[in-house]
Amino acid sequence: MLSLHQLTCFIAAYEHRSLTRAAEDLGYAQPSVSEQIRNLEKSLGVPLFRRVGRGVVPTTAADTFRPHAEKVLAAADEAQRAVTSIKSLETGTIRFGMFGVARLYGGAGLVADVLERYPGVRVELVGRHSMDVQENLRRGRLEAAMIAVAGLSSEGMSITPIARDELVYLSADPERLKSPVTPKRLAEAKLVMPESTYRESDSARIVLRRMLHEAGYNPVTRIEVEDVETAVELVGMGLVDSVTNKGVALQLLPRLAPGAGWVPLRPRVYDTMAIVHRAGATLSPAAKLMIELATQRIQAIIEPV
Amino acid sequence: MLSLHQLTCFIAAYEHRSLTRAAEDLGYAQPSVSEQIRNLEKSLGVPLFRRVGRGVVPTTAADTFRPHAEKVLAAADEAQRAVTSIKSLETGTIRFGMFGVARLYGGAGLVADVLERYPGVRVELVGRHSMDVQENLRRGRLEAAMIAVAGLSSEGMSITPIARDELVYLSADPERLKSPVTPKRLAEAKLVMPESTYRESDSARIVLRRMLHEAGYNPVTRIEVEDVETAVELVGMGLVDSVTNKGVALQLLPRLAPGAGWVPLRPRVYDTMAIVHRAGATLSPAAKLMIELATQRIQAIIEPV
DNA sequence: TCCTAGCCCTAGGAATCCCCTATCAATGTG
DNA sequence: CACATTGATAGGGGATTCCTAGGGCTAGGA
Repeated sequence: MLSLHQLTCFIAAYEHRSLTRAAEDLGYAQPSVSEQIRNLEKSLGVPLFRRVGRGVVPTTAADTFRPHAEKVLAAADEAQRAVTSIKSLETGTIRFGMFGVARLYGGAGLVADVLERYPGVRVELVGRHSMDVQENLRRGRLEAAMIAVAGLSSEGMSITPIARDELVYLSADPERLKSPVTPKRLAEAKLVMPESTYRESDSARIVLRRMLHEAGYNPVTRIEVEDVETAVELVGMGLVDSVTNKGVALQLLPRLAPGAGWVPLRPRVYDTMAIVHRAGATLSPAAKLMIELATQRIQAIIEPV
Repeated sequence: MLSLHQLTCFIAAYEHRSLTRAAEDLGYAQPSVSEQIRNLEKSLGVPLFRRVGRGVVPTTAADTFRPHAEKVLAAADEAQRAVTSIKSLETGTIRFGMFGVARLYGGAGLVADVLERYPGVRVELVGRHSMDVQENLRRGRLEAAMIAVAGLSSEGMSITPIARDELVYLSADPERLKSPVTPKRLAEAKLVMPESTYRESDSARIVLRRMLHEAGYNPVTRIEVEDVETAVELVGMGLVDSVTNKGVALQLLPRLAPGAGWVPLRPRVYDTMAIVHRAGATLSPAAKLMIELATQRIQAIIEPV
């Protein structure tokens, strides 16, 4: 069986034209190098050196083998270097889970932060939705993530809340923005809600549903759309109202629905953002970095907890 | 310490996303692969897989490591392939020792023979003179050679005579070619002799000197030149006579000294060509091939045994 | 909610490998 | 011809590698 160690010994012996000096060079005893060379010759089926009185002389087989051996060792060296550099975040890929609208909370800025500190890395922000991310976490495809945690099954997971995002009522009708929206009004409103794919497990919807239930109402949604942007645009057209995270409202209303505004709910309702990873896992430096930066970003935009 | 075996296990585990299946694939028990991966992770200082319930999931470190690992394995494979191909003479260098004037005995044809049968190989015919070659043999830089063996110290060497080349007298004077040349005439002749650098150890000169000594004469050489060609040209000019191998005479006289001819000596004197290599050495396929082909060539031109 | 199957880990023992020291044989040198 | 140098060999200690057996955890289904 070919081994890197044999190649190292071979190269040293080839260069020194002496097993004794090769052994000195490598810090071994001479018989050890001798044995490695012998094993190498056996595994290749070709003699590599002619043992000749004083020293050894490479055969033509050794001549042709040498550049290949050096290439193998160089590649091995490079492989190690590549990995140890990833350890210090000089290169490699940082993969971090985030819910979909996190981009509105500075996802791009987060990537910029990472690239500023570690220009060599690749960054992947994974996940279209918190549920999506949660699934990836559970399967181990993601090491850590920042997601909205309402409705999240916490078993086996370490959940660290870092911020809370208030849910607010969006409308293009100034009349409906004069006072906080009660459950009664909410239940009667024509609403557009985003994240239609995840309607049952969407974190914002869960807390909203909970709030309505406590007041004795059932949520009724007129329109389901996939994108928050689409929902906000619809609000801007005055066709429907919506409920969404305050952070989202602040970001999108001016751009997509200039005439519309928002008002709190009564009682106020909050969605919780948290750092989540498998319980008991030791986090990689990359994950720790992302957690730190994402936390900073989020807490700068929405209300810390 | 990094090892190829670890890399093999890593690649299998990475591809199967399972240590168990990797082990099956490689024909090992699962704990063995597990251990290899663990050692690899330890030696790299980075976890490569997250052990997650069902199966394993590569970390980003593993993602970056994988292409490098594959490169190392590919290079190792290529190295082995290169050597096994030289074993079967598909490639590599064949180095063979020959005395200088062997080119007149079909050195070029010999190379052509080799290339015809093994188009991929490099061929080196080494040696300006038999003594030169003998030295290279002794130092182990040559594995085998075909040389003229008079004066060759045989200790530690295996010598297999394959042909004998008669020494003949060369002259441009027809008078001197009428009868075989006796030692007396030889001692009185004005002679040009080639191989001036090796004058003491040249095989032809040694047998000639021996023959003269037995008849009670001492050899006297008027002119020393390096090349046989030069010597023959001088003969062609009628300035001096010479003694050389019959094979050489047959080759060169028509071309370089059209008016000159040759005549045997009396008694006849022979130089011996032999295959020489270190005693007890096992010859490589390349060396065996060269011995076979060179023997055929020589025996087709000069007298076998 | 519990059970089962799948998968990885640990434990412990046998075989092998690796490296050492000590010594021998061969070779080149003064 | 004695001496020094070099590679090969022998033998032993320690590490590595492989195996089997068994335990724990997870995923998925009854």
